[in-house]
Amino acid sequence: MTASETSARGRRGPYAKAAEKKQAIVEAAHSVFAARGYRGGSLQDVADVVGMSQTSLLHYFPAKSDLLLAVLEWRDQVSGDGRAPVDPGEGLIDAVLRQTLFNEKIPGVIELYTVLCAESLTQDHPGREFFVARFANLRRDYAEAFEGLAAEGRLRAGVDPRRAAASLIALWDGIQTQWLLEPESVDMAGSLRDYLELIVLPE
Amino acid sequence: MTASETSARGRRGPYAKAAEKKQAIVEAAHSVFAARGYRGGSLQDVADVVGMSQTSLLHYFPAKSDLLLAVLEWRDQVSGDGRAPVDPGEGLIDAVLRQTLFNEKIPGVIELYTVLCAESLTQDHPGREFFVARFANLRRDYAEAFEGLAAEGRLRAGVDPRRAAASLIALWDGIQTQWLLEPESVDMAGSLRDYLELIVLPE
DNA sequence: GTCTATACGCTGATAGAC
DNA sequence: GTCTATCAGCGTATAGAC
Repeated sequence: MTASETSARGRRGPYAKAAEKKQAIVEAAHSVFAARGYRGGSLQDVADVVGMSQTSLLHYFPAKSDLLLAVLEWRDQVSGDGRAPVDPGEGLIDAVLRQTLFNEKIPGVIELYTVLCAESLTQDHPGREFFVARFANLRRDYAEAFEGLAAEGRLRAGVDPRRAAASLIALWDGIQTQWLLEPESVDMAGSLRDYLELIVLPE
Repeated sequence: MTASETSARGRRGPYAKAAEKKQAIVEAAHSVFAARGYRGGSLQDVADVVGMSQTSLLHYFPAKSDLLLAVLEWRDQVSGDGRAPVDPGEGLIDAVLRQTLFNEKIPGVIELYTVLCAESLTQDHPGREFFVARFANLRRDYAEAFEGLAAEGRLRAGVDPRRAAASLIALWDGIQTQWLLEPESVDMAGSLRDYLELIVLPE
């Protein structure tokens, strides 16, 4: 549900039903793309989950790539892209660990990002720009968080905030991949906590 | 070129030409799968690169999945799976950084692993077992390396060798993904060096 | 808005001539 | 070993009735 569809008139407007239908399609596509990837999941698969014909689906999203972008944007809007939204008064470490423990309960969401992110590296993939922008935003946000800690004297000497931001995101993504392949062999929260406690000094 | 094809008679045997052809196919498939993924790259694409018909290609590899496994195994045999083979007398950090700098010169190889690894998370992907085993082996090898350092008193107090092994691999994979999307914004060697120098104490 | 029908290309794979 | 011919199936997308 995008802002333009629910603005002004509110959720009771004449387009409410269309918006609901679009939302159902996006959620179905989310599960299909997570399980099979963008190239591996077909519009028919999505239509089957929603319970409508493949051509009706194209009435809402003229092309498959439009559906992919809708899925990616919806995911970011709903859950802050699965990364830690730092609550007021909460430390960075606590926020990251809280998000990690939450993520372990929704493997489908992690799988969607992991699969589509790597797939977006391939030729002519419609999600590439999205992931480039996503990483740039994440690096900027965490770099700012580390700079804030540095200002309080809580960043270990010699740690570069920007490189640490890229490293934290990389570690997070990489450990999720290993976890998806073999959950019992990987301690996601443990790896992230170890890293953060190495570079962030206690209050 | 597998051991069974070149054993006993050596590379001059009656199967030498077939082996060369298979090798050419594998290399072509490597570039196609790296650029388009396993599902996105077709046998026709591979055949075009080799310069033969798609059906002739199937004479050497009866199914597309066989070709994928051949690509993955060849890559591991040739380059030690792109990870640091520690030379005698060389430290772990030096080995990792040397491999990283080398990898920057062969982005196609990095792309192959990154794309296929995440794609292998999807349903019915023939590469899944390979990547599960690969990660298990890598975690074991690096855990042993860290245990060796710990025995020398060169592992920072409180660092768990097994978790550090998973973290190092995760950081490595994750930073490669960011680097493939936006090379100029990421310092792969810097991130890895920072991490290793945090947990490994100088000699 | 939803459907059926369909266009049209590409897919991996098989059969069989040479 | 390499090819042509061909298969059955699936892919996205379009046209148009209702």
